[in-house]
Amino acid sequence: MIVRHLIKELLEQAMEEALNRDILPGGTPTDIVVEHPQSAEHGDFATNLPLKLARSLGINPLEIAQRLAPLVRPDDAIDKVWVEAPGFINFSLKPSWLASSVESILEDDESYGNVPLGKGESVQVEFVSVNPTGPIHVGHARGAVLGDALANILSAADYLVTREYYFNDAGNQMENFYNSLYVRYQQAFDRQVEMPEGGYMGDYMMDMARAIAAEEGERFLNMPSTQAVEELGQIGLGRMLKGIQDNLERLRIRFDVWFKEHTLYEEGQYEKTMDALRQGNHLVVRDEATWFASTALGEDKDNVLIRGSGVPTYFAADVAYHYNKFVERGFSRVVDIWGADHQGHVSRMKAAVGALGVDPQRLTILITQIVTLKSGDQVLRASKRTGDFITLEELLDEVGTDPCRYFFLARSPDSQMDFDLELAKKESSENPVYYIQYAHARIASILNLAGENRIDYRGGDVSLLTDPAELALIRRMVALPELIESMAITLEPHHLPHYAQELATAFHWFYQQCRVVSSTPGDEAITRARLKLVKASSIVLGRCLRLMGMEAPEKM
RNA sequence: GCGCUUGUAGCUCAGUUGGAUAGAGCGCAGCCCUGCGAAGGCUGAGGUCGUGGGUUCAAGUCCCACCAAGCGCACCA
Repeated sequence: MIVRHLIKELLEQAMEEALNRDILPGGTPTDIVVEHPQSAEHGDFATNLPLKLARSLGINPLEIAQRLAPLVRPDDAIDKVWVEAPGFINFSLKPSWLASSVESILEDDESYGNVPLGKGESVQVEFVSVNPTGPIHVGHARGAVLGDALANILSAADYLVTREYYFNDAGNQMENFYNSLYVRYQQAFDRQVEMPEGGYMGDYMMDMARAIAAEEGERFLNMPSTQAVEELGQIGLGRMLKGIQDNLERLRIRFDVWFKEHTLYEEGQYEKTMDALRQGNHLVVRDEATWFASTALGEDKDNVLIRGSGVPTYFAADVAYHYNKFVERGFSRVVDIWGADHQGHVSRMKAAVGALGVDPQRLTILITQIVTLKSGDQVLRASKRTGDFITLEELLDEVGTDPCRYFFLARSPDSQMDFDLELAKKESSENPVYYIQYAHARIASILNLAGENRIDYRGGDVSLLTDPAELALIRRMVALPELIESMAITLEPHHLPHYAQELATAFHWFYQQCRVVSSTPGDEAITRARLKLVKASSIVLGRCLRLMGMEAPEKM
């Protein structure tokens, strides 16, 4: 059980008793908030309940606290309950309970930290979803890392998670891509043809065209251009997707579903969606186009779903896609992760989902803010069109997967971030990534030593763990389930890297203070107890690293 | 012009539902290994939390205005 919940329960019971025994008058019920005090002298947990009640009860908060505190019933986990001005009730954890939690961690092993929050509810996390018209760049990587970590956390919180990548294989930009590729292909055979207006000018297009030319020969030169564009396009699309998959694989990200826009039309989902909107009176025809009447739903303006030409817009496809997510596939919740350039689409997408009869609360759209790439003082602009960008691949070559994941993950997606390549490279030898992994390697090395010395610590007595450094380490470890729960609720994985760092600090401090494998006669018992603690640390730290998608090295 | 996001230490950033002395890493000044990995530990300096109002017993956190930065505001995706 999460200790915070336990304390909340104890307080609820105390309140009830206070009411029943007329120790406190009845008042307006307030939510009981249990928090972690900043300072250790205020205990492990604290509540401001008396301060909140003071007004409605008309009693001095300190007085309320003093009446309430004695009613908190004793518990194995709780050491002391005391009152402090101006009206806090503080709780400290019992050292013996902390020590015994080491056994629970060992017992839970890999599953330590899991919380029964989602109860098997199905959640789809859709992320990256870059159109396969160009390579993945740094900005996409941020959303990729966020989505993946979020999916890991939701799984740990007992949700049934599907990771999904959506890509538009229909539409203008793909046509443009196909045409650009055809031109580059012809140019590879020294034909004098011009790139189309607004074509994809990046070097990768030339590289790909040359590679296809080398593999497939000149057969596309000798067929009608529409056929050549079509066939060449499919080859190009396949190659782009492969490249994206390879890149993501290097970032250690795998998707359960690669969803193609195309299938929405083939399987009638698009038609069904439009019918549903029509039946709900959400469609209007104006200037030959069909609009989503979102103004009626409180939006700033209406949006075109079907152009005058009869061709559906990107928005129409996206609405159909969300119809597919909620209605066809029945996900109970959906999390979309979009880049900052899509932020203006959030409210209309939610409006559209609502118009389809789905509670918009079931859709969460997370926006990752822009990543500005810098090299020293120089700002590097990212633009797929001109081909002037830093790709994910280049980033991984420069800084490696783990630092890349850590840097993106440690920052709240709401704040735009500077990613200085120079700095990231320079810090590679001396940054939090290595600090945390170093702790893990240290742990492994201690456990190895114990193995070499043939120390069997299974019978170790954890009640011997009483040193402040030992208890501080355990305090950090028992906080993991609560953290996972809160991250799963707020959908904010960026707390995890910070927790991992605190945990590593606690371990390093313990290591400094307490000799684990001791050859001094008489130390056998404490050695065994501490080895249990070390093993538990390995479980918790390893869990954190895996949730972040980082390696948990035995050696460095 | 309207909307979304951001503004916290020299730099990069944390700061859950308002709480009791505002935190971390890097950088800077020092100290600690003839025993498990010094890629480590400890101590110190460094802050008008963009500005000004307001709500509250209590505001970095909530509300309003302003300033600054980024991103949106297409029958593009």
